[in-house]
Amino acid sequence: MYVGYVLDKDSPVYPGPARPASLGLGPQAYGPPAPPPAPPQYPDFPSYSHVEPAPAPPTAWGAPFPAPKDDWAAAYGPGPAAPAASPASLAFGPPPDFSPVPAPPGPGPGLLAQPLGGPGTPSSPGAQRRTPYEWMRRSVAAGGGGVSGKTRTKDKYRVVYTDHQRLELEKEFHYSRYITIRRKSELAANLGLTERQVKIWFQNRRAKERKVNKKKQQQQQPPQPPTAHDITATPARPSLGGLCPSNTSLLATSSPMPVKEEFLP
DNA sequence: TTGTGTTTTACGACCTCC
DNA sequence: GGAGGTCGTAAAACACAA
Repeated sequence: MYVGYVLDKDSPVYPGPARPASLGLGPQAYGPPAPPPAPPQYPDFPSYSHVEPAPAPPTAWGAPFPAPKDDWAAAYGPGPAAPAASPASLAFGPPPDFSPVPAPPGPGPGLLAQPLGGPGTPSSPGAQRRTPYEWMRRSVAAGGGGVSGKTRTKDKYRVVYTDHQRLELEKEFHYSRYITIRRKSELAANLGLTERQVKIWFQNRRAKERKVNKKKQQQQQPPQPPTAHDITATPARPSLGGLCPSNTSLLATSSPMPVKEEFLP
């Protein structure tokens, strides 16, 4: 929500291509190539400050995140082992299948040139609203008894992603509406989420975007009976191999975001 | 505070593609 | 058959007005 709030704002939070060719999601790398002590790049997102936070706990992403849901059955308790994200994997170099987007003039390192965001530093409005790790406590507590996490079919309904997780997901989404398997794995590992969670997040995010676009369309046009054009806005079969026709419509509408070549028609 | 509306996770049903 | 897509929906989390 809050990340979306930032990204949905008219002001180009991510000027130019949302993502340089070199893929890295480090907050610092996002936006124009800014000299080191740059002003906050998220003016509307105060606590997602550019300023690097206090030293992170050594467990990087491990501790603050709930157990990957795939593991919930067993894990709610100690929480996940830190995602197997070696520094190397965190480096997040551009995957081989990841180059089509023309790099904006100049951005330096990839967006994830460094381990995802001051690990364990929930820098976001959420962090303002409550203590940085409160979301975690709440999530755990929500399990009633606070011992084991639960899924909807069990006891726990849902977790609330940290603002940083959402921000990184949003970045990825702005780069491409459809995430590749490879990127999904990387993102999941680096955000302490499961691939399933990442996949579902993208599904929900696309749904949200469709909803927003629909709303916009309705506002722009006087009430009219739905046309075939409206329907085509949603791809019947945007399979990974099918290269997402919706990307073209998205591009045609309002999205300034570059779309991977592999997704273009 | 509380009531209400919106947003965010998560799932199931169903479909298509490989 | 499995994976991933949309669509619809549930319910927690949240924002905000009264």
